[in-house]
Amino acid sequence: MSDADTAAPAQPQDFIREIVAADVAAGKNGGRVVTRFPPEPNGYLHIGHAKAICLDFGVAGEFGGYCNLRFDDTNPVKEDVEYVDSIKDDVKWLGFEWHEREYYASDYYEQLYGFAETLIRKGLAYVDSLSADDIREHRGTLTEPGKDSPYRTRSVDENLDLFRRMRGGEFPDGAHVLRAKIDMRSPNITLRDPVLYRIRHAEHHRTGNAWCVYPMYDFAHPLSDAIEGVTHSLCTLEYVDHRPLYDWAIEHTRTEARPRQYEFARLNLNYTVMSKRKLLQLVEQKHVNGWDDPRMPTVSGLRRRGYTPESIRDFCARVGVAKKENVIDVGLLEHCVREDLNRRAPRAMAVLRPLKLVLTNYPEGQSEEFAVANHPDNASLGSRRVPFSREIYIERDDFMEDPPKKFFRLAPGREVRLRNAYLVTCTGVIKNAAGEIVELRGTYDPATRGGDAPDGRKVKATLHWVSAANAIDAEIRLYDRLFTTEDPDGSAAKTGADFTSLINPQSLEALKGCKIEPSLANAASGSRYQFERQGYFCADPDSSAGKPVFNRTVSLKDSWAKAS
RNA sequence: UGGGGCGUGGCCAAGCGGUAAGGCGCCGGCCUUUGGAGCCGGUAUUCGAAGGUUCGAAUCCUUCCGCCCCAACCA
Repeated sequence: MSDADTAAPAQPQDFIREIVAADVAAGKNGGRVVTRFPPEPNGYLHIGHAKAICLDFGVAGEFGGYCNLRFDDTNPVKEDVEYVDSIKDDVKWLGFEWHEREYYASDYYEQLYGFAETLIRKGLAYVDSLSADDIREHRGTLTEPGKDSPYRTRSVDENLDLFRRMRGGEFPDGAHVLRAKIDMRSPNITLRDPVLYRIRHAEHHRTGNAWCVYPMYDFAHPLSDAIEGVTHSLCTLEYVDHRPLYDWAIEHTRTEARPRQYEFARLNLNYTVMSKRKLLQLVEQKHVNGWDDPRMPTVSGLRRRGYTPESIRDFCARVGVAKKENVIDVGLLEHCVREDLNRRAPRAMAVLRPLKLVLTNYPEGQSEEFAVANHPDNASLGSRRVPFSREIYIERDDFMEDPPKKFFRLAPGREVRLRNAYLVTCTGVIKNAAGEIVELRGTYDPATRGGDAPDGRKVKATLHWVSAANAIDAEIRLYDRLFTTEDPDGSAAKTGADFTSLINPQSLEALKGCKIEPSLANAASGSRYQFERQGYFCADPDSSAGKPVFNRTVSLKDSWAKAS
């Protein structure tokens, strides 16, 4: 086998990595690779950001470069330190390190301001005193060219004077704006004299009241990249039209650094929404319990739900990087956690909807313990003691009085296995006055201790169970997709309804009085388990001493549920 | 009726002129003290459409069709 054969990349190749590899091979930027992840601190990170993070940090890492964490904090009225803190937590949790490379566009305000004056001196920027409405009107439309502002021909001196006075706080919000002088008739609307600076008498979360003029994204972003020596500035497709402006800003202010912008398609997931505006609305209108509600597609929501950073990174790798608009099936995300947790999560038993089974031939007052492996395929996860006694809880769904042909579980007269315990046979069904099943009677076969029948007899089902005398009560929260429709954005737009009307009323079902095995009594918040035959669960921070709360991350695949 | 991006199986996605990778899903089978996991096999005569170039086209050319983005002093 040649070296090339063994050097298969763990990370799939994509057009971005191809470009970077070619640049490195050609010796561009001295072979250096610097990327950046540039969130605006105006909301929490979501799974779409995770894709960008994996790309930005991934590419940098693979080529021996750096990825800067840069907060694009140029709009003080929308931003907040709460968001910068959460963003840092989330990036770290996802497993990425920016070391000391934590930057803020606001750190560059002075330099950026200087670049703006440079532009003015070159006659490439001017102060416009049109109102916002008038600017919009002068901009033209998609099919009609724009018109020059009457202020477009102001002299350099007048522009400089006005701009300095803007900075000095002489004017109210909206009185003037600094604009690039490019081309009001450009077919690319982005180039119709874009606004570079606006007046905002607002307190900034980092610079306080030091400034009252703030740069726009199209000005701050390319120049921040240049200042930091970024080589490859990766962003999403909606910025393709902005690339000429990105290049323009750098060409006319800086010449040393020459970052290039490349665009890829953002991640979309079905059965959820991804826009920050909509996620904010869900939080503010209390449709969910905060940004980290386990139903949210936010990184913090997925974390609380029980997703692992590994599974999210794996998901991002599998989804790929391309330029085609895409809608990824949330089933792939679920597959990724299942695969990860199947390998790592210790097993335990929990009964979600308990039904008592009394083993009439098991001596009253007697009890015993079984040593049970914590993982069927990984002995290094150890084992634990699980108590057993005369009365146990089984899952209500695991019993049917009149079972259909393909139902293999417990039924009157039928023998099944209690996992790691005994073979038991149902001998009686006890109902209340309303005819509802309230309890089962059965017998166990003492010769089958551990769950094996010495005579080789087979049973068609194995049930999970919890000893009634030792069971701990728990709350278990089951989650379903947040929306009833695959494309809440599109469906809502079509009918004119608000997307919140499509929220799945069953997206959260909190089960109280679940019975869990005693080893789970003090599960640490954030610890993950597979509850056998049911799914993966994660202890929620709402847990308190003796009152555990679990979130279902994802159910196990269930071919019986699918068939029935 | 302007400019830009994109069209490969249900969802993603390789492919870069030599005769359709892979993953998810789905369908079978084996195995199983989780109807889980694991293992094995199947799942596009065809690449938005139509022409053209070529011995040969998903890949090149032409035209057409469809979807998405852009008219914030948001990012």
